[in-house]
Amino acid sequence: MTLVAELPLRGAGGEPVDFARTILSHGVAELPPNRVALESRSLETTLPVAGGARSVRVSAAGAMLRVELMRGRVGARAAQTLAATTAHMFRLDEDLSAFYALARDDRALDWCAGGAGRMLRAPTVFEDVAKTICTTNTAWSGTRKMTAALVDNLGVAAPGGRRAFPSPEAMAAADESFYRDIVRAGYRGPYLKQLATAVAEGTLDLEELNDPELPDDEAAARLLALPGVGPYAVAHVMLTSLGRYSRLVLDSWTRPTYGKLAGARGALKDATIERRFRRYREYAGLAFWLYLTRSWVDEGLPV
DNA sequence: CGTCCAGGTCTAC
DNA sequence: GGTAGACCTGGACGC
Repeated sequence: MTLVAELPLRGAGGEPVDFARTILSHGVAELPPNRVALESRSLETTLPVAGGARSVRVSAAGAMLRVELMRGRVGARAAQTLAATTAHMFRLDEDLSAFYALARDDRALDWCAGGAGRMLRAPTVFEDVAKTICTTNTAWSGTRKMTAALVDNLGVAAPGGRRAFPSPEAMAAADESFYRDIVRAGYRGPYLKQLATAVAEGTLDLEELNDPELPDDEAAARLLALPGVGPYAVAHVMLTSLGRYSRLVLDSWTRPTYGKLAGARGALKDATIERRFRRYREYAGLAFWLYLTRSWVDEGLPV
């Protein structure tokens, strides 16, 4: 395994980054082509490079984020691409120190300041939106099957045989029967194909949703206009992919999970839950998510 | 074997 | 603007 890059494991404000908490930051982070290996404390994934793809293992080595090539070779240019893509996925350009300043005053979330809250994102917004559509109105096993089928059948193969997430062009070129019979996406099939087609044709630019100049409300409106994307999916993409943390992800998992953790007797209204996180302002959705997922990573894991 | 529903969304009132 | 019903799929249940 050859070393591709080592990147400082720090946020843009110098704040710490908890590696394990980042690779397990949300469910979509562990969908193909990603593989989370918590026992070896690493994330394996397959990323596109010019003219192909490469599989890499990402791990924490002291204060650095280590990116290693699993198979094959890379030139300097592809190595640079892999390093940049990894840094993007780990959101190393993000400054979470303002959120940590708020969390330190909250006994329920003061633990976050140790480096939690960095949501692992896909190399593209397109990939995160497509995967999020695959989470709607289905069990998690269904989400896994749909995304695995997309990757296995349409993704570019890397040395070693693993595949990257398919390009919009590849997904646009697949016909309806592929989504129906191979992906088993059901009524989501047309949504996925329409999304991919619009991106491939250039009539839709999802990547510009990362533009910090674009207001949250505008990003939300554009997402909501996409086929198969409703209020849940908007909040989910904004939280996990766009670094826009104001909206709470309210769905059939988060609602009851919050109720249990908060010791509520019956079902709580969404507005009630939202009110309880209002003090976090633009970080309300992130605070809510971290409150729910605190138990996802054992706190005693060795560094 | 029928019903329900899972990290919802869309359409039609 | 708010709310029923339909909607693919495939496990988990109850009968």
